[in-house]
Amino acid sequence: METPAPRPRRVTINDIAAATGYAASTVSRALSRPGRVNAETRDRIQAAARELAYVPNTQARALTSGRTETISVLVSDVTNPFYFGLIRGTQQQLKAAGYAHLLIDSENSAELESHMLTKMRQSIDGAILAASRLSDRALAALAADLPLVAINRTVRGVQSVVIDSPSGIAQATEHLISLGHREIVYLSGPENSWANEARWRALSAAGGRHGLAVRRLGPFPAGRKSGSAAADALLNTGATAGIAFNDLLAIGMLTRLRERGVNVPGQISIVGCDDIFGADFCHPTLTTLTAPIEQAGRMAVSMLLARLENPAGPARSLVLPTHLTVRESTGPLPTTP
Amino acid sequence: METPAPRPRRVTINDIAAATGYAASTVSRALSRPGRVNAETRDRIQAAARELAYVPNTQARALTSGRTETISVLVSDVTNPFYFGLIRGTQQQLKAAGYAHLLIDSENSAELESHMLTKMRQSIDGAILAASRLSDRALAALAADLPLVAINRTVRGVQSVVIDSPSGIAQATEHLISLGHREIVYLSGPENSWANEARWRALSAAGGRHGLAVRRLGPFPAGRKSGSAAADALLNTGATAGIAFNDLLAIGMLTRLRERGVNVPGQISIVGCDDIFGADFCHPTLTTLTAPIEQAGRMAVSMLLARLENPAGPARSLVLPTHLTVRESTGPLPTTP
DNA sequence: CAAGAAATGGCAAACGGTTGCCGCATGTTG
DNA sequence: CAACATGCGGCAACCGTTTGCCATTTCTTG
Repeated sequence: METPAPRPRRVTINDIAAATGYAASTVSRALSRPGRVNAETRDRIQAAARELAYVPNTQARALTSGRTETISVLVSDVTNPFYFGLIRGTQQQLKAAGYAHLLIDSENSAELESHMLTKMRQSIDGAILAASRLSDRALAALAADLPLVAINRTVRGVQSVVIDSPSGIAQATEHLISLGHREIVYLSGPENSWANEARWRALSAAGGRHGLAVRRLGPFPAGRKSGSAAADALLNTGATAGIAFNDLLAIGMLTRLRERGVNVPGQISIVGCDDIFGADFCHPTLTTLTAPIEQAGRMAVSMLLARLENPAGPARSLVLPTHLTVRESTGPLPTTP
Repeated sequence: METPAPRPRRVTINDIAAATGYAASTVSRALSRPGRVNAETRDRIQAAARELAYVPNTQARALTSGRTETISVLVSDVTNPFYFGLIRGTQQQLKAAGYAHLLIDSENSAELESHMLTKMRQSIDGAILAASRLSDRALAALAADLPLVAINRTVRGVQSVVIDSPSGIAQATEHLISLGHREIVYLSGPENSWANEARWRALSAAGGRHGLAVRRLGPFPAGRKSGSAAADALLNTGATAGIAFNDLLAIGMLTRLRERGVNVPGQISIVGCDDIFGADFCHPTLTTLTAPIEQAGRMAVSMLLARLENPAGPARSLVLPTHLTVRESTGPLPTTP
């Protein structure tokens, strides 16, 4: 009977040490801080490492050095297409820097979020928190212990990358006004979402500046399914234009409006937020705030890695511009007969 | 001047040992194999662990035990929405089992794929390979060293979960035949994709059975952008129906056909594969093969974890059914005047 | 009641690197 | 040429846990 294959011994620095005649510590140095040893030594050791197909053991390295070369990216819901771009951006940038990418879904729960984070604390060098559900205090406390970048969330002392919704919302409002709309409804997303509040505030402000009526409906869960309820509620108000918390909700609304035989933009105009995958091929195609989300992911990684190299550095905060992308879902005010 | 905060000491089993008066080894046992110690001892130690907010260090654990409680999921392109469902499925199931989810993008490159895998080998307990670009030989060799589950790929000796495209393609073919189509074109995806070959073979076979003309165009990169070229090529053949390698390509084709003023399904019918996010709200909505991809992700995780518990177990292979979801993009053969 | 089995806890050696410190050999400077 | 700095390699401790082995105590069992 065969033995059940005892975990195969992998090549270690000791094997390289034995092969080259140097001490293990010298091998370690030659590999991880080449400047510390003689050039010839370095070459010999590196050659042997290649020869033996040596792969450093990250766990062992992390144990003493404390660095794991792993960053976790937390999203509130992996299935939300908004995060696709973000994940793509972080993935790209992390891979380029040789870091591993640990994906965590916090399921919209603050408890789960902080639980996962404490559990993983020792396995990661830093984290990128997209749409964190944590309170400001909790977030600040966490940031003191773990290098962090928050996406779409600003808290004192916590690095962040935020997308400039206020400016985008203002553009959208002006666009609607220019089309003749005088009453705009905001279809609210989850109440514990920071971005949701920011968008509503921006709309109120823009409405105030232009002296028009703005209202808020909801909250609605940020999914396509909630679109039906949102659409029905919007129709019920008699308003001629709606700005949805995000594209998912907006697309759900479009579907519902089509079902009910309501003409978009003939009878009502709809604006989304984020410009996710699908916004350009839904029907009608969606006017939306285009967020440079992939870039946000890349920037977040850069800021995080910069912080890791220089922990004393300043807590930077970056604001990325949005712009309105006008498509088919917005049009002139219907002429009342 | 403040000291730059030397890495904060975290609570270890030694702290618990000191606090309770037991030896570290006993603490370790009480925590990780509670049956091995006296009930009272276990309770005291676990209470102390809770008290001190002890969090086990996974790196240290991995070093001796060899198990990291981490599974990596490799996809060929994170931005492909096909993977969203898969990632969701694996994420759910892994979290439930207490495993970490390491996401890797192989960028459609076999080299990168195997490079990442060898680099990570010691940091993971197993891997799920979606759309692997590795050769059969390389894959089998890898599987001998690392517990593996391949998605949409069958190789002798490698566990797998595949989606039953042949049956789905057959359904799609019969659907098109029932609508009167006599000539079907396959819009091919990347040549190094196993699923692409499987789909084409299935279509050839189905075509043969029903005595109709099938042709193949391409290969086209599996993205929406390639849809234009694919649509133009399809129109050029004069065929009345096309089955696209995947929904991304199909949606791209719909966009192009609309641009060119071609009526779908009035003049031409389009079928996609996978039923990704967007297939139900593009215009026209897409008839497609609905793949239980999220379930595939969950099953893959289950199979992998089962294998980890019992490495000697058989290399199982699972086939998941597909079904045709008929929407607006397919219709009766246009009546030639 | 003796002998063997089972339960329980401790010791110490790993696991695979990193790093502070030391010593030797060489190079630099006045 | 003495005094000192610098370059380079080795020793050994350490990171936090797991685990094989052993000693003790407590049960079983004939």
